[in-house]
Amino acid sequence: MPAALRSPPKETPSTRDRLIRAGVHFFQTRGYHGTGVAAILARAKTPKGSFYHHFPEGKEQLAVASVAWLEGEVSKFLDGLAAAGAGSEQMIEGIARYAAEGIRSGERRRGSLLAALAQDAALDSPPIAQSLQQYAGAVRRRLAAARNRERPREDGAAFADQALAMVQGASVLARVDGDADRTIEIVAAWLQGRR
Amino acid sequence: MPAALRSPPKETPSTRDRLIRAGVHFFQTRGYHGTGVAAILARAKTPKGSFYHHFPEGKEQLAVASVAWLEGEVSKFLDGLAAAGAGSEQMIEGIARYAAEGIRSGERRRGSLLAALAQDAALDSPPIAQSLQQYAGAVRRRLAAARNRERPREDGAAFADQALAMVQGASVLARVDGDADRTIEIVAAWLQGRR
DNA sequence: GATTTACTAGACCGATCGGTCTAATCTGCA
DNA sequence: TGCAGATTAGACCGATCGGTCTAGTAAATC
Repeated sequence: MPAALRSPPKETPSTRDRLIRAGVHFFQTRGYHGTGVAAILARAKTPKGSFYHHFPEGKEQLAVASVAWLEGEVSKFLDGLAAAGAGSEQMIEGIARYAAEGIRSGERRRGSLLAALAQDAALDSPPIAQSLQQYAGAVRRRLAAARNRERPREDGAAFADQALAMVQGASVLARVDGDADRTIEIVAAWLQGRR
Repeated sequence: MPAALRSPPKETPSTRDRLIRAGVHFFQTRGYHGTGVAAILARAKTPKGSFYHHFPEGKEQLAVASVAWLEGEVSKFLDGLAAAGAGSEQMIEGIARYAAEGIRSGERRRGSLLAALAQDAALDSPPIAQSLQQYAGAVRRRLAAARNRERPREDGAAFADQALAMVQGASVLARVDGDADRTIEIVAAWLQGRR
């Protein structure tokens, strides 16, 4: 009997988690095809056997898990903000900061996982495409809900679309310019212009 | 004496051009690392020897040339619009349509070349990074100039940044949703909201 | 303490990667 | 026509790709 069924959702914390974090890092930084399994293993300090034990379907499965993991993180983050009474604009600023994070941490510059995988993996891999849709949907829903709460007469969904697009686009431009702070600047200017 | 120097900028039209167009297509569609040289050759109907004759530095050089080529196309397009008296908003709509083009042409869905290469090549390749900066700069300059002409009291550069970010982000979301028209919709809604 | 199952470990594999190289062919000029 | 350089053609190369497989270790259950 497989352990996953026998014991409750204990979900081994260590190895699998390290692999996912390494996956998120590299997929954000160099895209799907630009990331080799070897690099992931090196960063996660894990031999190949463990990787294919936890992700029998290989790299594609890790990508899906990485998106799902990030979706969970961002969702928790947004829900926390909402619970603290933050408005839709603060949520967007939060996301922009989240997207720009890490530039001063000594890590190499990362980009948006959504943008990266949408560009170079979604077309070939239905599972990845679906996980991206779900991720985008989760963020959009939360933004739209917050917006509708504030301004019931406006179209919260359209606002969420624009906001998400703005963050993605700003993060692309930030990468082009090699300056992660531009993500925040551009998004802030956009919010400013709406008032 | 090399032909490129002997004859005036004759610039062999056929093979080199086919390679660049194939490069643009694939880099837009599957990113840099997702695109194999073999696929480019097949699409351009060109053997390897010709490819490495025209691009001795290989795939990276082709990517740079592809960005430069697209920069030229988009610049001509925008200059044409400007000459015809189009305003900054029409220019953006034009770019959005340009970015969304091709979905009904039977071709597989493309994304933004800028976003794709920024995500999965710019970090490893300074030449590509530089060509992307130049491309983004060329578009930004034209948008900002047009905007400044219309509304001298506003910050045309900030407008251009937002516009470019919006188009890039909208094209990413369009890819996630598998619906190229969303690019146009989101950008249009953004313009609408500014009025 | 024995057995069973989860997990780690890494040698190994064929396929494909980007790139090189030599030879053939085409093309324009004398 | 003959020659020189531009271009085409594709066999070939080592490196790396993602993935498989067998063996060994750790840990939970009886």
